[in-house]
Amino acid sequence: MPNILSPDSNALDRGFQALADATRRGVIARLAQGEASVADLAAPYDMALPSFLQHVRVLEAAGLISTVKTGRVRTCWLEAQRLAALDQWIAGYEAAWNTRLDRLGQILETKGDTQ
Amino acid sequence: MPNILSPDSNALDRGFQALADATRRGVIARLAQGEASVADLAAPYDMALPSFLQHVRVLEAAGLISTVKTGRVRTCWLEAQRLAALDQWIAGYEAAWNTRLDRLGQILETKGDTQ
DNA sequence: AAGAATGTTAGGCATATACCTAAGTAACTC
DNA sequence: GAGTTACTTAGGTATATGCCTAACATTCTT
Repeated sequence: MPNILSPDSNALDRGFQALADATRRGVIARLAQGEASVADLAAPYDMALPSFLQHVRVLEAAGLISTVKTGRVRTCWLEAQRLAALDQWIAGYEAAWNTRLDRLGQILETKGDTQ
Repeated sequence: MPNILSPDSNALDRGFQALADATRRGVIARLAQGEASVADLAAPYDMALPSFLQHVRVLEAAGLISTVKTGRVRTCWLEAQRLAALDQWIAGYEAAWNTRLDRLGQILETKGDTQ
């Protein structure tokens, strides 16, 4: 039973997939500074707007950003908790591995003492 | 000039792309427990071995794992530092966003004081 | 040496991704 | 109300991804 704290496999798929593109990472970097319109976000990129919009949609489908359209402008902002969920997935295995290395370190140290 | 500590864009592309698949995340989870052969890693999956091997190669190309073939067995292990690099990319923007929120919180608080 | 175990290569198929241009639609601005 | 702005939809192309089967190579076991 997946919930907001432990994303299901599809959420991780979409989240990491969304981060696997420089344009989309750029958007995230920009939104970390504060909300922005689609046009603002698109400005730095030499890309047709429909192509850019697709990136915005991928980010939104992944839950990494949210958007609202007001008048003719669509405003976008970061959903940091989803970013945090991805972060935590990675950190969990990093931690497991480091714990293993620590334990290995201890074993080697102990053996060293007895030599 | 990209280096091992600050992965270039392609490294991030490949890294996050590699994590965007449940099978590959499963491999990472398994390798966090310790090294394993390709056959060991493949065992839980209902997938033809060549298909599975491709996942192993994607992980290796992303630098998330390393492998060595000894006799007829290819042994795989986790490269935690690459995992850490991805972790840190995310954590950086999460932090930027949270700092912003903190500042916003302070502003709201300050305004509250003067009301 | 024969057979089993462990990959690996080659080739093919279906779907997804990343881009494009052209042609809308809706909301401001004058 | 005519033009401009800010998206949006539709449709198309090229490449990448994830899977498969069949066949091959190498190494270990007996």
